[in-house]
Amino acid sequence: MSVRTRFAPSPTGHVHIGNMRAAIYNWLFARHHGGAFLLRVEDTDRERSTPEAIDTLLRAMEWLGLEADEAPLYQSTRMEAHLAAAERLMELGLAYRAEKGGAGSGECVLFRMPGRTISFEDAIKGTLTKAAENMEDFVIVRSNGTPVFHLANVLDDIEQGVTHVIRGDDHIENTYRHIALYEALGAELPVFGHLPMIVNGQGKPYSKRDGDAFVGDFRANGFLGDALFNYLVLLGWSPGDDREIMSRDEMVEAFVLEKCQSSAAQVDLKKLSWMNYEYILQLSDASFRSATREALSVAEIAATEEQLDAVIPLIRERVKTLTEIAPLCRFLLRDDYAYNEKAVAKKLLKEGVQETLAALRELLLEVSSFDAPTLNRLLHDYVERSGKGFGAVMPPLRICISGEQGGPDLCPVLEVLGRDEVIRRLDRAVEMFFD
RNA sequence: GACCCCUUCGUCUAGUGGCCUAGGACUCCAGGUUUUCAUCCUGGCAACACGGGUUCGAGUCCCGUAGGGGUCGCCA
Repeated sequence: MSVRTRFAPSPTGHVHIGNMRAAIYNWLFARHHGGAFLLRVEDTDRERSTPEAIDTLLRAMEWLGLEADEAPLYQSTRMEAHLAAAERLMELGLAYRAEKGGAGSGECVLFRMPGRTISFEDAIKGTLTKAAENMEDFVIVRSNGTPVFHLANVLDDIEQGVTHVIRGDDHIENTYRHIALYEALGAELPVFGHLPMIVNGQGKPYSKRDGDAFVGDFRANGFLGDALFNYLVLLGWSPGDDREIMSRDEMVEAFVLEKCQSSAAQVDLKKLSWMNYEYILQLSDASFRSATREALSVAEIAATEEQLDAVIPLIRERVKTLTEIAPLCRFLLRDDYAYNEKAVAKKLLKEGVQETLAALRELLLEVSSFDAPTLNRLLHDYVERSGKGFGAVMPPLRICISGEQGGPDLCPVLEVLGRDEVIRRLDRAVEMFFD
Protein backbone atom coordinates (compact mmCIF):
# COMPACT_ATOMS: atom_id res chain seq x y z
CA MET A 1 0.00 0.00 0.00
CA SER A 2 1.33 3.42 -0.84
CA VAL A 3 2.17 5.84 1.90
CA ARG A 4 -0.38 8.44 2.98
CA THR A 5 0.41 11.00 5.67
CA ARG A 6 -1.60 13.89 6.96
CA PHE A 7 -1.41 17.17 8.79
CA ALA A 8 -4.47 17.54 11.04
CA PRO A 9 -4.35 20.93 12.72
CA SER A 10 -7.09 22.56 14.67
CA PRO A 11 -7.30 26.07 13.21
CA THR A 12 -6.91 28.57 16.01
CA GLY A 13 -5.64 31.60 14.13
CA HIS A 14 -2.03 30.87 14.99
CA VAL A 15 0.14 28.11 13.64
CA HIS A 16 2.89 27.11 16.01
CA ILE A 17 6.25 26.11 14.52
CA GLY A 18 6.08 22.81 16.39
CA ASN A 19 2.94 21.91 14.49
CA MET A 20 4.40 23.22 11.30
CA ARG A 21 7.48 21.11 11.72
CA ALA A 22 5.23 18.08 12.12
CA ALA A 23 3.54 19.10 8.86
CA ILE A 24 6.92 19.43 7.17
CA TYR A 25 8.02 15.98 8.31
CA ASN A 26 4.76 14.46 7.10
CA TRP A 27 5.18 16.19 3.76
CA LEU A 28 8.80 15.06 3.43
CA PHE A 29 7.98 11.50 4.43
CA ALA A 30 5.16 11.23 1.91
CA ARG A 31 7.34 12.69 -0.86
CA HIS A 32 10.22 10.41 0.03
CA HIS A 33 7.99 7.38 -0.46
CA GLY A 34 6.18 8.74 -3.47
CA GLY A 35 2.99 8.83 -1.43
CA ALA A 36 0.37 11.45 -0.67
CA PHE A 37 0.32 14.23 1.89
CA LEU A 38 -3.15 15.17 3.09
CA LEU A 39 -4.63 18.03 5.01
CA ARG A 40 -7.46 17.60 7.44
CA VAL A 41 -8.85 20.63 9.18
CA GLU A 42 -10.07 19.63 12.61
CA ASP A 43 -12.58 22.42 12.90
CA THR A 44 -15.05 20.88 15.31
CA ASP A 45 -14.36 23.51 17.92
CA ARG A 46 -16.74 26.09 16.46
CA GLU A 47 -15.62 28.89 18.73
CA ARG A 48 -12.05 28.95 17.53
CA SER A 49 -12.40 27.64 14.01
CA THR A 50 -13.27 30.82 12.18
CA PRO A 51 -12.83 31.37 8.43
CA GLU A 52 -9.99 33.75 9.26
CA ALA A 53 -8.24 31.11 11.33
CA ILE A 54 -8.50 28.60 8.50
CA ASP A 55 -7.18 31.21 6.08
CA THR A 56 -4.18 31.85 8.34
CA LEU A 57 -3.45 28.14 8.35
CA LEU A 58 -3.69 27.80 4.58
CA ARG A 59 -1.51 30.84 4.00
CA ALA A 60 1.17 29.54 6.34
CA MET A 61 1.27 26.25 4.46
CA GLU A 62 1.45 27.97 1.11
CA TRP A 63 4.23 30.22 2.33
CA LEU A 64 6.29 27.19 3.32
CA GLY A 65 5.49 25.37 0.12
CA LEU A 66 3.52 22.56 1.73
CA GLU A 67 0.98 21.69 -0.90
CA ALA A 68 -1.46 18.90 -0.09
CA ASP A 69 -2.16 16.22 -2.68
CA GLU A 70 -5.90 16.13 -2.20
CA ALA A 71 -8.60 18.60 -1.27
CA PRO A 72 -8.66 19.26 2.46
CA LEU A 73 -11.12 17.29 4.55
CA TYR A 74 -13.08 19.42 6.98
CA GLN A 75 -13.82 17.39 10.06
CA SER A 76 -17.00 19.28 10.82
CA THR A 77 -18.57 17.65 7.76
CA ARG A 78 -18.02 14.18 9.15
CA MET A 79 -20.13 14.27 12.29
CA GLU A 80 -22.74 11.79 11.06
CA ALA A 81 -20.11 9.19 10.26
CA HIS A 82 -18.52 9.69 13.66
CA LEU A 83 -21.81 9.20 15.49
CA ALA A 84 -22.71 6.18 13.36
CA ALA A 85 -19.43 4.58 14.37
CA ALA A 86 -20.20 5.22 18.01
CA GLU A 87 -23.54 3.44 17.53
CA ARG A 88 -21.79 0.53 15.94
CA LEU A 89 -19.36 0.27 18.83
CA MET A 90 -22.26 0.25 21.26
CA GLU A 91 -23.99 -2.54 19.33
CA LEU A 92 -20.78 -4.54 19.53
CA GLY A 93 -20.64 -3.94 23.26
CA LEU A 94 -17.38 -2.01 22.89
CA ALA A 95 -18.89 1.25 24.03
CA TYR A 96 -21.66 2.14 26.42
CA ARG A 97 -23.81 5.00 27.65
CA ALA A 98 -23.21 6.30 31.13
CA GLU A 99 -23.33 9.32 33.38
CA LYS A 100 -19.89 10.59 34.06
CA GLY A 101 -19.16 13.20 36.63
CA GLY A 102 -17.42 16.39 35.59
CA ALA A 103 -18.11 19.03 33.00
CA GLY A 104 -21.13 17.67 31.18
CA SER A 105 -24.53 16.63 32.40
CA GLY A 106 -26.58 13.66 31.22
CA GLU A 107 -25.45 10.53 29.47
CA CYS A 108 -22.42 10.39 27.25
CA VAL A 109 -20.88 7.48 25.36
CA LEU A 110 -17.73 5.90 26.74
CA PHE A 111 -15.37 3.61 24.91
CA ARG A 112 -14.50 0.43 26.76
CA MET A 113 -10.74 -0.09 26.94
CA PRO A 114 -9.84 -3.72 26.20
CA GLY A 115 -8.27 -4.33 29.58
CA ARG A 116 -4.89 -5.45 28.39
CA THR A 117 -1.46 -3.96 28.05
CA ILE A 118 -1.04 -2.00 24.83
CA SER A 119 2.30 -1.82 23.17
CA PHE A 120 3.39 -0.49 19.81
CA GLU A 121 6.49 0.10 17.77
CA ASP A 122 7.00 3.84 17.42
CA ALA A 123 8.92 4.72 14.27
CA ILE A 124 10.95 7.29 16.17
CA LYS A 125 11.02 6.27 19.82
CA GLY A 126 11.01 2.49 19.58
CA THR A 127 8.77 0.24 21.63
CA LEU A 128 6.24 2.09 23.77
CA THR A 129 4.10 0.30 26.34
CA LYS A 130 1.31 1.10 28.73
CA ALA A 131 -0.23 -1.32 31.20
CA ALA A 132 -3.99 -1.95 31.27
CA GLU A 133 -4.42 -0.81 34.85
CA ASN A 134 -3.16 2.65 33.86
CA MET A 135 -5.78 3.19 31.20
CA GLU A 136 -9.42 4.00 31.71
CA ASP A 137 -12.50 4.06 29.54
CA PHE A 138 -12.93 7.44 27.88
CA VAL A 139 -15.66 9.58 26.41
CA ILE A 140 -16.16 9.38 22.63
CA VAL A 141 -19.53 11.18 22.38
CA ARG A 142 -20.45 14.05 24.66
CA SER A 143 -23.74 14.27 26.45
CA ASN A 144 -24.69 17.01 24.00
CA GLY A 145 -24.36 14.46 21.22
CA THR A 146 -21.13 15.67 19.59
CA PRO A 147 -18.16 13.37 18.93
CA VAL A 148 -14.92 13.81 20.84
CA PHE A 149 -11.46 14.26 19.27
CA HIS A 150 -10.32 10.67 19.79
CA LEU A 151 -13.22 9.19 17.85
CA ALA A 152 -13.20 11.79 15.10
CA ASN A 153 -9.45 11.72 14.67
CA VAL A 154 -9.19 7.96 14.36
CA LEU A 155 -12.22 7.63 12.13
CA ASP A 156 -11.00 10.31 9.76
CA ASP A 157 -7.54 8.79 9.58
CA ILE A 158 -9.20 5.52 8.60
CA GLU A 159 -11.44 7.32 6.12
CA GLN A 160 -8.50 9.10 4.51
CA GLY A 161 -6.46 5.91 4.40
CA VAL A 162 -3.64 7.37 6.48
CA THR A 163 -0.80 4.86 6.75
CA HIS A 164 1.63 6.86 8.90
CA VAL A 165 0.65 9.11 11.76
CA ILE A 166 3.54 11.46 12.48
CA ARG A 167 2.75 13.92 15.25
CA GLY A 168 4.09 15.51 18.43
CA ASP A 169 4.97 13.32 21.38
CA ASP A 170 2.36 15.09 23.47
CA HIS A 171 0.04 12.62 21.71
CA ILE A 172 1.72 9.48 23.03
CA GLU A 173 -0.86 8.94 25.75
CA ASN A 174 -3.62 9.37 23.16
CA THR A 175 -2.05 6.81 20.90
CA TYR A 176 -2.71 3.94 23.31
CA ARG A 177 -6.39 4.84 23.24
CA HIS A 178 -6.38 5.32 19.52
CA ILE A 179 -4.86 1.89 18.97
CA ALA A 180 -7.68 0.36 20.99
CA LEU A 181 -10.17 2.28 18.85
CA TYR A 182 -8.62 1.10 15.59
CA GLU A 183 -8.89 -2.46 16.78
CA ALA A 184 -12.48 -2.07 17.95
CA LEU A 185 -13.35 -0.55 14.59
CA GLY A 186 -11.70 -3.45 12.82
CA ALA A 187 -9.27 -1.19 11.02
CA GLU A 188 -5.66 -1.80 10.21
CA LEU A 189 -3.21 0.10 12.41
CA PRO A 190 -1.11 2.86 10.86
CA VAL A 191 2.53 3.30 11.78
CA PHE A 192 2.93 5.87 14.54
CA GLY A 193 5.90 8.18 14.91
CA HIS A 194 6.13 10.69 17.75
CA LEU A 195 8.20 13.81 17.32
CA PRO A 196 9.81 15.54 20.29
CA MET A 197 8.75 19.03 21.24
CA ILE A 198 10.35 22.28 20.16
CA VAL A 199 11.26 24.50 23.10
CA ASN A 200 12.23 28.17 23.39
CA GLY A 201 15.68 29.71 23.75
CA GLN A 202 15.61 29.04 27.49
CA GLY A 203 14.92 25.38 26.96
CA LYS A 204 11.38 25.75 28.26
CA PRO A 205 8.13 24.86 26.51
CA TYR A 206 6.76 27.64 24.36
CA SER A 207 4.00 29.53 26.10
CA LYS A 208 1.64 32.26 24.98
CA ARG A 209 4.24 34.79 25.94
CA ASP A 210 6.73 33.46 23.39
CA GLY A 211 5.11 35.38 20.57
CA ASP A 212 7.75 34.55 18.02
CA ALA A 213 6.90 30.88 17.87
CA PHE A 214 4.10 31.36 15.37
CA VAL A 215 4.82 30.87 11.72
CA GLY A 216 3.30 34.22 10.80
CA ASP A 217 5.69 36.01 13.14
CA PHE A 218 8.71 34.56 11.40
CA ARG A 219 7.37 35.84 8.13
CA ALA A 220 6.72 39.27 9.63
CA ASN A 221 10.25 39.31 10.99
CA GLY A 222 11.74 38.99 7.54
CA PHE A 223 12.50 35.29 7.29
CA LEU A 224 12.03 33.42 4.05
CA GLY A 225 9.70 30.43 3.94
CA ASP A 226 12.39 28.24 2.42
CA ALA A 227 14.87 29.24 5.10
CA LEU A 228 12.46 28.50 7.94
CA PHE A 229 11.59 25.22 6.25
CA ASN A 230 15.25 24.22 6.05
CA TYR A 231 15.90 25.31 9.63
CA LEU A 232 12.89 23.43 10.97
CA VAL A 233 13.83 20.28 9.06
CA LEU A 234 17.18 20.26 10.84
CA LEU A 235 15.57 20.88 14.21
CA GLY A 236 15.10 17.27 15.20
CA TRP A 237 16.35 15.51 12.10
CA SER A 238 19.61 15.22 10.24
CA PRO A 239 20.58 13.63 6.95
CA GLY A 240 23.28 11.67 8.75
CA ASP A 241 26.13 13.68 7.28
CA ASP A 242 27.28 17.28 7.50
CA ARG A 243 24.88 18.82 5.01
CA GLU A 244 22.84 21.76 6.33
CA ILE A 245 21.72 24.00 3.50
CA MET A 246 19.75 21.55 1.42
CA SER A 247 17.39 21.76 -1.53
CA ARG A 248 13.90 20.31 -1.26
CA ASP A 249 14.92 17.45 -3.52
CA GLU A 250 17.88 16.63 -1.33
CA MET A 251 15.72 16.68 1.77
CA VAL A 252 13.06 14.49 0.20
CA GLU A 253 15.69 12.06 -0.92
CA ALA A 254 17.37 11.87 2.49
CA PHE A 255 14.37 11.99 4.80
CA VAL A 256 13.86 8.93 6.95
CA LEU A 257 12.13 8.67 10.32
CA GLU A 258 15.02 6.68 11.77
CA LYS A 259 17.13 9.84 11.66
CA CYS A 260 14.68 11.81 13.76
CA GLN A 261 15.84 12.88 17.18
CA SER A 262 13.89 11.67 20.19
CA SER A 263 14.69 14.53 22.54
CA ALA A 264 13.37 18.09 22.55
CA ALA A 265 15.09 20.72 20.40
CA GLN A 266 15.73 24.33 21.26
CA VAL A 267 15.21 27.12 18.77
CA ASP A 268 18.31 29.21 18.05
CA LEU A 269 17.41 32.48 16.35
CA LYS A 270 21.05 33.22 15.57
CA LYS A 271 21.39 30.11 13.52
CA LEU A 272 18.07 30.74 11.81
CA SER A 273 19.34 34.23 10.87
CA TRP A 274 22.50 32.80 9.43
CA MET A 275 20.53 30.32 7.39
CA ASN A 276 18.14 33.03 6.25
CA TYR A 277 21.12 35.07 5.05
CA GLU A 278 22.32 32.13 3.01
CA TYR A 279 18.89 31.85 1.42
CA ILE A 280 18.67 35.57 0.72
CA LEU A 281 21.99 35.31 -1.13
CA GLN A 282 20.49 32.57 -3.27
CA LEU A 283 17.43 34.62 -4.15
CA SER A 284 17.08 35.60 -7.80
CA ASP A 285 17.57 39.26 -8.64
CA ALA A 286 13.88 39.56 -9.48
CA SER A 287 12.83 38.06 -6.12
CA PHE A 288 15.15 40.26 -4.16
CA ARG A 289 13.91 43.28 -6.06
CA SER A 290 10.29 42.57 -5.32
CA ALA A 291 11.13 41.88 -1.67
CA THR A 292 12.86 45.25 -1.54
CA ARG A 293 9.93 46.98 -3.18
CA GLU A 294 7.58 45.48 -0.62
CA ALA A 295 9.81 46.28 2.35
CA LEU A 296 10.10 49.90 1.25
CA SER A 297 6.40 50.17 0.65
CA VAL A 298 5.64 48.87 4.14
CA ALA A 299 8.10 51.39 5.59
CA GLU A 300 6.50 54.10 3.46
CA ILE A 301 9.70 54.95 1.66
CA ALA A 302 9.03 55.91 -1.93
CA ALA A 303 11.40 54.67 -4.61
CA THR A 304 11.33 54.76 -8.41
CA GLU A 305 12.53 51.83 -10.48
CA GLU A 306 15.65 53.81 -11.34
CA GLN A 307 16.35 54.34 -7.67
CA LEU A 308 15.94 50.64 -7.03
CA ASP A 309 18.48 49.97 -9.78
CA ALA A 310 20.95 52.16 -7.94
CA VAL A 311 20.23 51.08 -4.38
CA ILE A 312 19.85 47.32 -4.63
CA PRO A 313 23.48 46.53 -5.54
CA LEU A 314 24.54 48.38 -2.40
CA ILE A 315 22.46 46.25 -0.04
CA ARG A 316 22.10 43.00 -1.97
CA GLU A 317 24.55 40.99 0.15
CA ARG A 318 24.16 42.77 3.45
CA VAL A 319 20.78 41.77 4.82
CA LYS A 320 20.18 38.79 7.08
CA THR A 321 16.43 39.30 7.16
CA LEU A 322 14.06 41.16 4.87
CA THR A 323 13.23 43.55 7.71
CA GLU A 324 16.76 44.96 7.50
CA ILE A 325 16.17 46.23 3.97
CA ALA A 326 14.18 49.36 4.76
CA PRO A 327 16.42 50.72 7.54
CA LEU A 328 19.46 50.12 5.36
CA CYS A 329 17.92 51.91 2.36
CA ARG A 330 16.30 54.77 4.14
CA PHE A 331 19.12 57.32 3.98
CA LEU A 332 19.68 56.53 0.33
CA LEU A 333 16.12 57.45 -0.59
CA ARG A 334 15.22 60.15 1.89
CA ASP A 335 17.15 62.84 3.69
CA ASP A 336 15.18 62.74 6.94
CA TYR A 337 17.40 60.10 8.52
CA ALA A 338 18.37 60.39 12.16
CA TYR A 339 21.93 60.79 13.40
CA ASN A 340 23.02 57.96 15.64
CA GLU A 341 24.12 59.67 18.84
CA LYS A 342 26.74 57.14 19.78
CA ALA A 343 28.27 57.24 16.32
CA VAL A 344 28.33 61.03 16.38
CA ALA A 345 29.97 61.15 19.78
CA LYS A 346 32.51 58.51 18.92
CA LYS A 347 33.58 59.44 15.42
CA LEU A 348 32.38 62.92 14.59
CA LEU A 349 32.96 65.10 17.62
CA LYS A 350 36.70 64.56 17.61
CA GLU A 351 39.75 66.69 17.28
CA GLY A 352 40.48 67.61 13.68
CA VAL A 353 37.29 66.22 12.19
CA GLN A 354 35.89 69.59 11.29
CA GLU A 355 39.01 70.41 9.28
CA THR A 356 38.88 67.04 7.58
CA LEU A 357 35.30 67.59 6.53
CA ALA A 358 36.08 71.05 5.24
CA ALA A 359 38.94 69.67 3.16
CA LEU A 360 36.78 66.86 1.83
CA ARG A 361 34.07 69.32 0.89
CA GLU A 362 36.49 71.20 -1.32
CA LEU A 363 37.81 68.05 -2.96
CA LEU A 364 34.34 66.64 -3.59
CA LEU A 365 33.24 69.92 -5.07
CA GLU A 366 36.16 70.01 -7.46
CA VAL A 367 36.56 66.37 -8.43
CA SER A 368 36.08 65.91 -12.16
CA SER A 369 33.85 62.88 -12.05
CA PHE A 370 31.59 61.76 -9.22
CA ASP A 371 31.83 58.01 -9.69
CA ALA A 372 32.92 55.39 -7.17
CA PRO A 373 36.40 54.56 -8.58
CA THR A 374 37.30 58.21 -8.90
CA LEU A 375 36.01 58.99 -5.44
CA ASN A 376 37.90 56.04 -4.07
CA ARG A 377 41.15 57.39 -5.56
CA LEU A 378 40.36 60.83 -4.24
CA LEU A 379 39.85 59.61 -0.70
CA HIS A 380 42.95 57.45 -0.86
CA ASP A 381 45.03 60.39 -1.97
CA TYR A 382 43.66 62.59 0.76
CA VAL A 383 44.30 59.98 3.44
CA GLU A 384 47.85 59.58 2.25
CA ARG A 385 48.55 63.29 1.95
CA SER A 386 46.98 64.25 5.25
CA GLY A 387 48.43 61.28 7.10
CA LYS A 388 45.17 60.90 9.01
CA GLY A 389 44.29 57.31 8.22
CA PHE A 390 41.05 55.95 6.83
CA GLY A 391 39.55 55.54 10.27
CA ALA A 392 39.62 59.29 10.80
CA VAL A 393 38.28 60.17 7.37
CA MET A 394 35.71 57.67 6.16
CA PRO A 395 33.56 57.24 9.31
CA PRO A 396 32.95 60.99 9.83
CA LEU A 397 31.99 61.42 6.20
CA ARG A 398 29.72 58.39 6.39
CA ILE A 399 27.96 59.68 9.49
CA CYS A 400 27.35 63.05 7.86
CA ILE A 401 25.67 61.57 4.82
CA SER A 402 23.88 58.62 6.43
CA GLY A 403 23.61 59.24 10.15
CA GLU A 404 25.12 55.84 10.88
CA GLN A 405 28.54 54.44 11.51
CA GLY A 406 27.91 51.30 9.47
CA GLY A 407 26.33 50.72 6.10
CA PRO A 408 27.06 49.93 2.47
CA ASP A 409 30.43 50.53 0.87
CA LEU A 410 31.02 54.28 1.08
CA CYS A 411 32.21 55.30 -2.38
CA PRO A 412 29.33 53.70 -4.28
CA VAL A 413 27.00 55.34 -1.78
CA LEU A 414 28.49 58.74 -2.59
CA GLU A 415 28.06 58.05 -6.28
CA VAL A 416 24.43 57.09 -5.87
CA LEU A 417 23.64 60.17 -3.81
CA GLY A 418 25.40 62.44 -6.26
CA ARG A 419 27.58 65.46 -5.76
CA ASP A 420 24.90 68.02 -4.94
CA GLU A 421 23.20 65.84 -2.35
CA VAL A 422 26.47 64.86 -0.70
CA ILE A 423 27.57 68.48 -0.39
CA ARG A 424 24.15 69.46 0.93
CA ARG A 425 24.24 66.75 3.60
CA LEU A 426 27.80 67.64 4.50
CA ASP A 427 26.90 71.27 5.02
CA ARG A 428 23.83 70.37 7.03
CA ALA A 429 25.79 68.07 9.36
CA VAL A 430 28.62 70.53 9.84
CA GLU A 431 26.17 73.26 10.68
CA MET A 432 24.35 70.95 13.09
CA PHE A 433 27.36 69.62 14.96
CA PHE A 434 30.08 72.22 14.68
CA ASP A 435 28.46 75.67 14.71
C1' G B 1 1.18 12.35 42.96
C1' A B 2 0.39 8.28 39.11
C1' C B 3 1.73 6.81 34.27
C1' C B 4 4.80 7.71 30.00
C1' C B 5 8.99 9.90 27.44
C1' C B 6 13.88 12.19 27.13
C1' U B 7 19.49 13.19 28.41
C1' U B 8 26.82 14.20 23.24
C1' C B 9 30.15 21.28 23.07
C1' G B 10 26.04 27.46 25.05
C1' U B 11 22.56 25.74 20.69
C1' C B 12 21.33 22.23 16.37
C1' U B 13 23.64 17.76 15.56
C1' A B 14 27.37 13.29 13.61
C1' G B 15 28.22 8.88 16.13
C1' U B 16 24.25 2.18 15.67
C1' G B 17 30.91 -1.86 20.51
C1' G B 18 37.13 -0.79 18.36
C1' C B 19 37.84 4.17 12.47
C1' C B 20 36.47 8.90 18.93
C1' U B 21 43.17 11.94 21.83
C1' A B 22 34.34 12.49 20.01
C1' G B 23 33.47 15.26 13.83
C1' G B 24 30.43 19.40 11.50
C1' A B 25 27.36 23.88 11.79
C1' C B 26 25.65 28.36 14.49
C1' U B 27 27.30 31.61 18.39
C1' C B 28 31.59 33.62 20.89
C1' C B 29 36.97 34.90 21.05
C1' A B 30 41.90 35.81 18.57
C1' G B 31 44.64 36.74 14.21
C1' G B 32 44.79 37.89 8.74
C1' U B 33 42.66 40.21 3.99
C1' U B 34 39.84 44.75 2.90
C1' U B 35 43.89 51.22 5.75
C1' U B 36 35.58 52.95 5.40
C1' C B 37 31.26 49.34 6.16
C1' A B 38 30.49 44.41 5.35
C1' U B 39 32.19 40.00 3.37
C1' C B 40 35.93 36.46 3.38
C1' C B 41 40.16 33.30 5.29
C1' U B 42 42.82 30.92 9.36
C1' G B 43 42.99 29.45 14.32
C1' G B 44 40.83 28.83 19.24
C1' C B 45 37.32 27.88 23.45
C1' A B 46 33.75 24.16 24.31
C1' A B 47 30.25 18.03 25.30
C1' C B 48 29.38 11.93 25.89
C1' A B 49 24.29 14.08 33.18
C1' C B 50 26.03 10.72 37.36
C1' G B 51 26.87 5.68 39.44
C1' G B 52 27.07 0.64 38.69
C1' G B 53 27.35 -3.46 35.49
C1' U B 54 28.09 -6.61 30.52
C1' U B 55 32.63 -6.87 27.37
C1' C B 56 39.41 -7.89 25.73
C1' G B 57 37.15 -3.00 24.64
C1' A B 58 31.18 1.50 25.83
C1' G B 59 29.35 7.95 23.81
C1' U B 60 27.40 3.44 21.62
C1' C B 61 24.26 -2.55 25.32
C1' C B 62 21.75 -3.37 30.51
C1' C B 63 20.26 -1.56 35.47
C1' G B 64 19.84 2.34 38.87
C1' U B 65 20.11 7.69 40.37
C1' A B 66 19.49 12.69 39.20
C1' G B 67 17.55 16.35 36.12
C1' G B 68 14.10 17.86 32.23
C1' G B 69 9.48 17.15 29.62
C1' G B 70 4.60 15.12 28.47
C1' U B 71 -0.27 13.15 29.90
C1' C B 72 -3.82 12.57 33.57
C1' G B 73 -10.92 17.32 30.12
C1' C B 74 -17.78 15.51 28.00
C1' C B 75 -10.11 20.73 24.33
C1' A B 76 -7.88 19.26 20.03
